[in-house]
Amino acid sequence: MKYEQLKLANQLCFPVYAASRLITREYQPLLDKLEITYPQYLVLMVLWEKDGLPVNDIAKKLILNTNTITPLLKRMEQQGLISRKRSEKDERMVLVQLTKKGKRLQEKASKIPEALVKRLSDSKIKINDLVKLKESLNYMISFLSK
Amino acid sequence: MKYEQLKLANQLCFPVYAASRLITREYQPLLDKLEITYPQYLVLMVLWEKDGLPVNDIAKKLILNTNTITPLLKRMEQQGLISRKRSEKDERMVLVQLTKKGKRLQEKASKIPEALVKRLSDSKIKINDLVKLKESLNYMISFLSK
DNA sequence: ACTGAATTAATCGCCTGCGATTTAGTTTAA
DNA sequence: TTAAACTAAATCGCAGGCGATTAATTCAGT
Repeated sequence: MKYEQLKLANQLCFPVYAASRLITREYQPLLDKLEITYPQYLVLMVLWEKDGLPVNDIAKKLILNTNTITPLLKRMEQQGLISRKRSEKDERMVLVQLTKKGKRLQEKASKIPEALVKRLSDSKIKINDLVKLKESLNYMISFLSK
Repeated sequence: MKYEQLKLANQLCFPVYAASRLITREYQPLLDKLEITYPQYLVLMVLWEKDGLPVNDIAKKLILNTNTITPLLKRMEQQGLISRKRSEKDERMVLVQLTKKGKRLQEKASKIPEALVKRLSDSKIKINDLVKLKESLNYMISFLSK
């Protein structure tokens, strides 16, 4: 194994870790207006796409464990964004539904990605590089999440 | 979908967030043997490179706030990995030093990047793509961390 | 029909991660 | 020289994130 490749692991893993936190920081002021956090925003995005999903489906889409997602959903329920109820067909499952408030947030949220893209494009990273970045990460994710 | 842009921005942001967590999960079993966590490993890496740094320098290198790093360092002190003492030149600063135990871990840790790279190369992502990924992320980080 | 395996959420305990604030020490400028 | 501005670290409170375990329900094979 070449030394260069060894360095690469650290040079790659830390940037992913740092970039993740920095991106969340960029989202925060925008999400503050909706009084939600980034993980909560992700849950809403999943539900805006397809409402009424069981906890497990949401967890899988976000690659989170139930011990993260359960309290997260409880907080969202507390804020009146979603409702949770046991499935009648299979009582093991808890189905998550958007409330009116949760649905209404979608319109406000629709302006967030635009602001984010504008901010990132100020960085002069080429769109093409962002697309490649995305592809590489998704490839890595599909491998690591098995 | 009515709000198509809600999907688009997250095609990039979510993968970074997910990849970060998946990478940490990959590290975990390796770090467990050293009885440290990923953020603790990062602190050690900084100190192995240059020992005796003030808290702030470590925080800046890792792009973390003092309210994250202070308790993290306290836990590491508790485990006997580092020592903390006030600088005599400037009593505002706390200098962080590796203990013998902290220094000794470096050798064991040296095998970690190798294992990670091996794992990542199993994913058949080309080394060249990883290099590009790294470069894009670093560019983004340098922009966002200003 | 019955039992053991599998599935789904929830719970517990711990470690980040961060906004907001506080405390202590140092610098600066009137 | 001394009060205000600045800097470094710590503190507080809350929201993730996850390993390990538990409780409830369903499934599958006999």
